[in-house]
Amino acid sequence: MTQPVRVRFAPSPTGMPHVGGIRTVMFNWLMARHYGGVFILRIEDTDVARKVEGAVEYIMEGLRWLELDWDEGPDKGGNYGPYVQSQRLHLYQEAAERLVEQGYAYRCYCSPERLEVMRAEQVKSKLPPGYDRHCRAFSAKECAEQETAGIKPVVRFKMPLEGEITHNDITYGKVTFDLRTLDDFILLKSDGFPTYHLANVVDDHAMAISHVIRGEEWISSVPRHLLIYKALGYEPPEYVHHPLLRGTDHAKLSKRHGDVSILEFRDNGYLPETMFNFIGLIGWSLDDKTEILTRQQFIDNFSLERIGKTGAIFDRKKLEWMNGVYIRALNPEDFLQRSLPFLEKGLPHQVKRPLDTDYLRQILLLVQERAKTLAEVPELVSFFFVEETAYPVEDLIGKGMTKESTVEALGVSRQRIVNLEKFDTETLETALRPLAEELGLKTGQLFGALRTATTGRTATPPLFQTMVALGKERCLERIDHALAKLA
RNA sequence: GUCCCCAUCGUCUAGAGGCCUAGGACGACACCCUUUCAAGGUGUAGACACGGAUUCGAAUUCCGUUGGGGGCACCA
Repeated sequence: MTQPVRVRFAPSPTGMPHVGGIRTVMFNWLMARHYGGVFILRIEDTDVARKVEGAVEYIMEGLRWLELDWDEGPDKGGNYGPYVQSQRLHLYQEAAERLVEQGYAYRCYCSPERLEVMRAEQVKSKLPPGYDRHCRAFSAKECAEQETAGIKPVVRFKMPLEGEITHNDITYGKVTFDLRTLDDFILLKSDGFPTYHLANVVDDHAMAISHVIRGEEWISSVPRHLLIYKALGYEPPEYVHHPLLRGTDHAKLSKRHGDVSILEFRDNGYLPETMFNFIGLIGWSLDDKTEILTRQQFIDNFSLERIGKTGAIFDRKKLEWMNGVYIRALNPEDFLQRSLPFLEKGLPHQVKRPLDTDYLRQILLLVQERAKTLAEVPELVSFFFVEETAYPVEDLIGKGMTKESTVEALGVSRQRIVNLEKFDTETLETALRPLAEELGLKTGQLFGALRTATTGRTATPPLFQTMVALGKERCLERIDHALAKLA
């Protein structure tokens, strides 16, 4: 690497930060951190119509959540600012002006209506769509006429009529384009705002970007960008494209694929370390077996050359598994702290707030290894807080059991429990395990009935630990309730 | 339609001519552990899209076919 690494993420503030974009960020961020370079956040708000209020904040929030920190950006400043394109309009206008003067670009007065008609005809006669260069050869006089008619022109790039251009991509290798297939695209819109193509080139040069790492959807724009660089007399950066993230239908991942915003994953109880690990492993791998990597391992081992070239589907099942891995690895206190917001929100309203963290500390131990997301923690523990009496009676009567044998089992168990001096797992164990044999039941049958009676559920953490956490009184009450239910 | 890209188990991937009777992970299934659910353990099924060519030898190179994706806006 001869020049300092300076990379950027340049989103347009048109919505929520989604996982595809985050993956682009990760490649850029990792590149910067691996080489000790600079990671820049730049806002490309050149489309006034599509701009969404608050989008910049959401993007930043997503990046901060994943600890993908930037060294220069709108909120941070830096020596190459401002980092918001709408604040740099004069730069693009000057560049466009220069290109027109030097004959690399021209003003176009075609109306949107004319362009639409033109396109419709091209489609009808099965011609490749593209601007027909109507205004390309206008004389100064013709231009002046249009101007006096009050028409606001756009500036178009004067595409060479023939020749080819080759781009050497780090992930895709040599890609060659025939210039005859490219049209005179717009550099500057009639409202004075630049298009992506112009703004992107002007800023990447001005901000001394060394590597442009972006999605594959941009690869066919490379010749345009290269040509602008050439016309402007600038040296282009290294372009690196990565394959797209897809939905299960194999199409480019987008909003219609459901929860796709990184903030939604956060709200659905995924850990940031899971998302970092998981997204980092789509289209990039360390070796043939490592699945769980720390942030530092990603940084240490990152290399552009290991970016694959095939599109990848976002596999939610594997994500869920990985989140479980990270949840289990949390120390109990951390698990408590991270679960708390979900519990505050997800536990029934009748549960007293603020929540009793000491009690939580005790019961969370029982569910930590059972949770795949933090969002399911409230459901996992709710029976510790509310009496769940609505369960079906059949749940009390286990395999090979009858109503009578269940009533007996529960009745005798109740007796034994009442007489218990202490109420801990060992005591319960010694009191209840032998009881199964006495009653001629399998332990599973006895414990199953007790489980449903005390929790209202058929799947819970280990019975005795659960009962201890519930406390003797509540266990007895619930057994009584079950008995009443059976009567 | 046209240009560009891609092509290994259902999914994420390892593989850069012999190490491949193709490895790992998720998922699926079975069994073990076990009071249920998890977790854990063991195992099973499961892929080089197809056709040519190059080579002593091809998942790996080349060509074609097919399939998929992306671009072709006064959107990024």
